[in-house]
Amino acid sequence: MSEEKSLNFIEEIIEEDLRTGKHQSILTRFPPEPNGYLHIGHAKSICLNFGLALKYGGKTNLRFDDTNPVTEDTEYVESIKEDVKWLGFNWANEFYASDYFDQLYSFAEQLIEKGLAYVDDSTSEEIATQKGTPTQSGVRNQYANRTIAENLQLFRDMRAGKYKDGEKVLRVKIDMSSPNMHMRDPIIYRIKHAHHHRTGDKWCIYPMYDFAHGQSDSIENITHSICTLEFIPHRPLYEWFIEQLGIFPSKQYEFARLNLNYTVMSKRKLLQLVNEHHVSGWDDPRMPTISGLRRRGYTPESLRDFAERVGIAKRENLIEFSLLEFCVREHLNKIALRRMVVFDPIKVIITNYEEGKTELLSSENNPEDPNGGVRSIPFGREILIEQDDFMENPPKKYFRLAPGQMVRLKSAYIIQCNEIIKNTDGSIQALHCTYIPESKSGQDNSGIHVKGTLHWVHAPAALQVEVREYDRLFQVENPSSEEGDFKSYLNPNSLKVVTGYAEPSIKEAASHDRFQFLRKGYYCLDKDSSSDKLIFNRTVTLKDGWTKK
RNA sequence: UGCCCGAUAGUAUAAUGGUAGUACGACAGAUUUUGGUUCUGUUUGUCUUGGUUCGAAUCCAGGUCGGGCAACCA
Repeated sequence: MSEEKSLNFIEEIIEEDLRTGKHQSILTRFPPEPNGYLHIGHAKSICLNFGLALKYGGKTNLRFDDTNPVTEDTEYVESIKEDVKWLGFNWANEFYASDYFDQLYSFAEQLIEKGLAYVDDSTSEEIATQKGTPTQSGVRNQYANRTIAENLQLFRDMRAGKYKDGEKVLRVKIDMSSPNMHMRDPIIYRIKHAHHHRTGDKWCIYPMYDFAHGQSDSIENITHSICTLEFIPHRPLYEWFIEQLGIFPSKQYEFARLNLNYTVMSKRKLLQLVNEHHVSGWDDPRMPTISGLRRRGYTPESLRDFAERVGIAKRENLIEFSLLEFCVREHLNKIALRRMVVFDPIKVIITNYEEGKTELLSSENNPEDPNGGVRSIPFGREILIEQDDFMENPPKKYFRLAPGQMVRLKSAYIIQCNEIIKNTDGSIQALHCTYIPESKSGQDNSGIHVKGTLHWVHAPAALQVEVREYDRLFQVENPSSEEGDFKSYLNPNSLKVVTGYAEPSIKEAASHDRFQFLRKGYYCLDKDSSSDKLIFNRTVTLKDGWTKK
């Protein structure tokens, strides 16, 4: 029967909560800050949050955590929505933390009235100093002694715009000697005379993350609020606010964020790569952003599969890029249209093939897909093959073309190499071959068996296309853990632009198509293409069991 | 030298006191009109020292190592 798939620790918690009746159904949320594009680490979180809801019959909200107007922008809101949709998920509600600003403000007044919050006039430096260090407790300053009435008035004045940025903050009174730095009277409101992408100029004070996130979860009745490990020390604060305010007890659970080798996974670093033009933009196909991977040719299915395979746990991890490549190859192998493209051509003249004659041969679009149909390919006397596929002095077990050796041309004939025509400088100008007429693909009665099959294109019909070949963005496994500037570890050869000579059917390529260029890799049309110049991105190479040897 | 989190093959992730398993990678072979795919096989692991127990990856204690925490960021 079906072998039980083991649960991750969050699924265990949810099943327990459902079993005990703590919750009738679950509600999760994906809470990005709209200050950058989503990356594959977010994809893991999206798949987790939406996947859990799907699995247990619950729902997921998309909530923009937009409490810092100076870094946030609607451009990011739009890209985030597009990415989540593209990944294949539908949110129950589109919310914004800024939807709750009135409510959060009133929560703050409630805390003041309970004597749990006070307005502090100190500078940020003073506050930092007074906070102490992890090994030394902090001290509370004189502002903590203000009366409730005074605090209320001051806070209202802050809201009314009577003070400049940084002049005052609202803090909550907890414990200046807590071993948890986040509990040492954290700031919950600060003054920022800044235009907000949604609330405009309505506010000049904005809540801090800790005062917005948990309450937003609570307002929405989020049952399981899932975030990454670095928020563990925030959890006591998260619970403290909910407790003091007496609101719905959402619970926070933390898992380890995704790290991928040979790249970086922080919005700050990715933004730097974009701003300093090390890449062409957030959707540069070398970027680990969802938009970059999309442009590169990754499919939503492959990303979801990847998220599933990396698993959910609490230990730090650095996932191998090869796993992502495995996932995309596995999907693309099933759906990609096979086409033949020669990258580094050498001319082959089939001396016993009638001059001027062309015939149309048929080839399957995808041998993995019986319903994939066929296409026709012109064949004639002059064809192009890959230089790699010929060797004048081949080593043992070289199955390709060599003097006297025979190979199959995919979906065409078996040919034999008879003569090498060289230029005066010794380079090869062309290969003279003969074909075996009885060996035509599909009706071969030549009785000849060859080990090698080559891709090729009919020289007069070949269509030149631009192909962008990508390699890892960084030269080291974990750029963030290296000495110095992470950008000094960028791979200078992460993009190589080459010309391909493609079979004519490539003209019909559409942007949603996925191709396998036979024996090369998987490719997709880039958005920079025009009708007279097709540009392809290499998503990933085919696994190569030969050149490695 | 405060507090918190963590440690299982190269990389991830299971085993919830009872045979350490799976995937990716690597290696080898079979099949193949893609040196792809598919199939088969091989390889490699419980951080350490004690303790509890008939029995410990699992529970307890000490240690080691890794990560996090002192933004008016999220």
